[in-house]
Amino acid sequence: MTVSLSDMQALDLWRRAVLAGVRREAPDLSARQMAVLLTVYLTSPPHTVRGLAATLNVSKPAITRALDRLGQFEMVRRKVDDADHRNVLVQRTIKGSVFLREWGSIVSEAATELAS
Amino acid sequence: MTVSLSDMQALDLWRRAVLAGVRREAPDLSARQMAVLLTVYLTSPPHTVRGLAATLNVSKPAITRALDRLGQFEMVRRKVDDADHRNVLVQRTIKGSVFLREWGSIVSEAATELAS
DNA sequence: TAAGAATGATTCGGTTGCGGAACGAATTGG
DNA sequence: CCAATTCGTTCCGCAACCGAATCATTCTTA
Repeated sequence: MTVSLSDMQALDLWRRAVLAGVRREAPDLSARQMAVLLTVYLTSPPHTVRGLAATLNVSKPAITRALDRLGQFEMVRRKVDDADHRNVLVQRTIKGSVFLREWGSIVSEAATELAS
Repeated sequence: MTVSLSDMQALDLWRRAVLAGVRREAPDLSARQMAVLLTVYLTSPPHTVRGLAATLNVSKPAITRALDRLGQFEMVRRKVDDADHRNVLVQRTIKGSVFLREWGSIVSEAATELAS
């Protein structure tokens, strides 16, 4: 089944979800941090700093900083690659899964609230 | 017609849209700023600082700052209320409309790309 | 094994955002 | 009139973030 959304519905969906996010007392992530987190959890590993930088079209320091922040929240973990010690592999954590699960449910609830 | 989205689909939708937003060369707004912008454009006027603060569950200075920023981008305009000169009415602009129209189309395209 | 390339972390100066307190302007009520 | 209230803004100290340049470590290759 394909999901079809008019531009207006899409905007309203976005509004409801962002509003829910702003209101709630949760770690407040920047768009970049959110993009990193979602990419790590929703696309197939391995994820390296360099790879994420390329995917997001952003500098490596930006990724490093985002990982620092996400690491503080224990939403991701860094692991040096055994095969190539220069690489840092970004791994998922329980807290990260929980956070995204909640976020997914917020967004999908916002979708059901949409007027047609 | 009701829009139904599984949590997983919702997350993936969010990922695609956030990714598109991070990649593109556009003013990058914080979640709060985006929430203000969307509220002003998608809910019925009038919009005051106090009202927005209440809606977003955020302090008034926070709204003032968001309006300053959105004003720099000319996505929103301030107008003192003729009836009560203490009030500031937040008004829409062409640039704001264009920006949100584009964003709506990004999100709705992300929705159509969703695997079922 | 020595030189060079690749990778991620760190530092630097500057910008932006935050919460909270205090403020000035406008309105209302006694 | 004048005090009290309402509304938005400004100020303050602080934390996070930015891009650019540089650094340390590790791998590759000649």
